[in-house]
Amino acid sequence: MEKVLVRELIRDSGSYADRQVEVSGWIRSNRDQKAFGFIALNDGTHFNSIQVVYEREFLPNFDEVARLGVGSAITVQGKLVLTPGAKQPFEIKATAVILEGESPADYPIQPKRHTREFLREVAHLRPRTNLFSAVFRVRSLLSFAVHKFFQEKGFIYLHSPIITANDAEGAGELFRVTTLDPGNAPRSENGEIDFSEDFFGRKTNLTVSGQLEAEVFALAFRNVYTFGPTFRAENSNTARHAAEFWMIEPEIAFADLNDNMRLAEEMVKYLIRYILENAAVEMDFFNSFVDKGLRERLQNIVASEFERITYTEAIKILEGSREKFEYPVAWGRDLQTEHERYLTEKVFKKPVFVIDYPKEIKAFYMRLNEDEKTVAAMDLLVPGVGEIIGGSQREERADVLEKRMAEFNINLRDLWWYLDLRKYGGVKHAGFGLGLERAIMYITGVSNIRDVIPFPRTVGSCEF
RNA sequence: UCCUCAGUAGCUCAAUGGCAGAGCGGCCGGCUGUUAACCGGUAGGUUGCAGGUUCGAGUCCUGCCUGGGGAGCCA
Repeated sequence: MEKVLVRELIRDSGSYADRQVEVSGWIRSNRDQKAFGFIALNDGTHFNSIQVVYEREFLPNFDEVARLGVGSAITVQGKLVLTPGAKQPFEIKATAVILEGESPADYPIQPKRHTREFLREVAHLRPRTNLFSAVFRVRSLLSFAVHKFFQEKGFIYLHSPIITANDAEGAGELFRVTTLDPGNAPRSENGEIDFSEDFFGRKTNLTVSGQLEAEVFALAFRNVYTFGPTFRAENSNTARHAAEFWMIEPEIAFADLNDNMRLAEEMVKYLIRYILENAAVEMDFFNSFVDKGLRERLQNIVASEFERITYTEAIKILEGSREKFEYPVAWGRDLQTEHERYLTEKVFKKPVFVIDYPKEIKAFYMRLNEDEKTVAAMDLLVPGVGEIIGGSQREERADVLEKRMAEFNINLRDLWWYLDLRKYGGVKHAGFGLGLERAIMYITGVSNIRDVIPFPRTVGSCEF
């Protein structure tokens, strides 16, 4: 008998019609009557489950099968029958049902609505629910689409290091990496822990960004991207932050901020289009049960020209609006979430690049503009979420960069290799960072980052 | 870290300071085509933890724990 995946049956049910097949999977629901019953079977290869019909007349173990609970694993042999007019397009009339692994009555996932909070507590079982089946399918597809986009453009994929000694970027609190015994660490004369005795002979931490290393590769391969895990030890408990998350960081050489924005806009549209086309069933689910306006909003983004305004223009718009903001608007202050959302949702009603921020509120590596007050930074704001991408043209002039590092109290010696990039064949270059989880949240409408990461790591929580 | 809300059966939730309840799920039974099936019956509780007020606390007070939402910071 032919072993088949549910995905193949759903995509090509016509050619399987009236044939004997064998499928294996987990029971989503089981309803029995006196002489027959129905099982919704999901084998993980497709978002949808298929219906298995079993009849007392043909199954010697009918009573045993009728008692099988949700979550049980079974193998079904039987004939695929098309059922036009019924709720499901086809079903399998079972001639044999073999129990692979039982699931007792205390199985926590029931065929009913559970809260997200409860499902997080059973993160090892939640992939078997509709919502998380859809989320993690999209996460997988989106990851592939990221590679597809950049590889088609000839970008080199760089594995930036996960353990690093960089702590100069100021992107957030660091996770220390050490093999020293915390209770008995070697100490120097002044009583501080002596990291020269540590595994790497110096202080090291988990990376907060692969950007600096990406710049190294951009100045060798021209166009590169990183795509990997990053870590922030911030004590922030929100629906949008995790201690471990994935970032996509392209870096392009012989390119300025405009090239950077063009790349970001093209990438965002590509990723959304890819998911709309390749995860249509999952997107139907999100559009129906998670966020009713989702598909329309995404389609609008794909079709729209992203707006581009300067920070200074943004401040003028905000100052001229009659909206009451909780936080004051003034040139030199960073834009708050409420300001960003007002700009993208109320004023422009589409994605907006805000560029040329005051140098004081942005990172040291961003290129100083001619006015010497602003830097060539860009944030992409989108309706519904706010900031989704942050990037900049990098400072390629060694003297300006050194001056900026001094202003930020960054030790030149720690980043000697970063400065070398400006000394030897330095060219203008730019890049940006996109949080994978933020992108998944935006595309699926799922509003908590803990629900788009398989096993989320947040403050005080590292189960599984 | 700050503000705020919540914690009662396996799950989702009720219960005016006065007998601890329902739906779903489980179990038992019924039903000849179900779709989160339906109908009948049944079991299931240290009300997050520790104190306090009261004749009496799920309910009021204090502290702690856990979780949600918001803010800051950011991706």
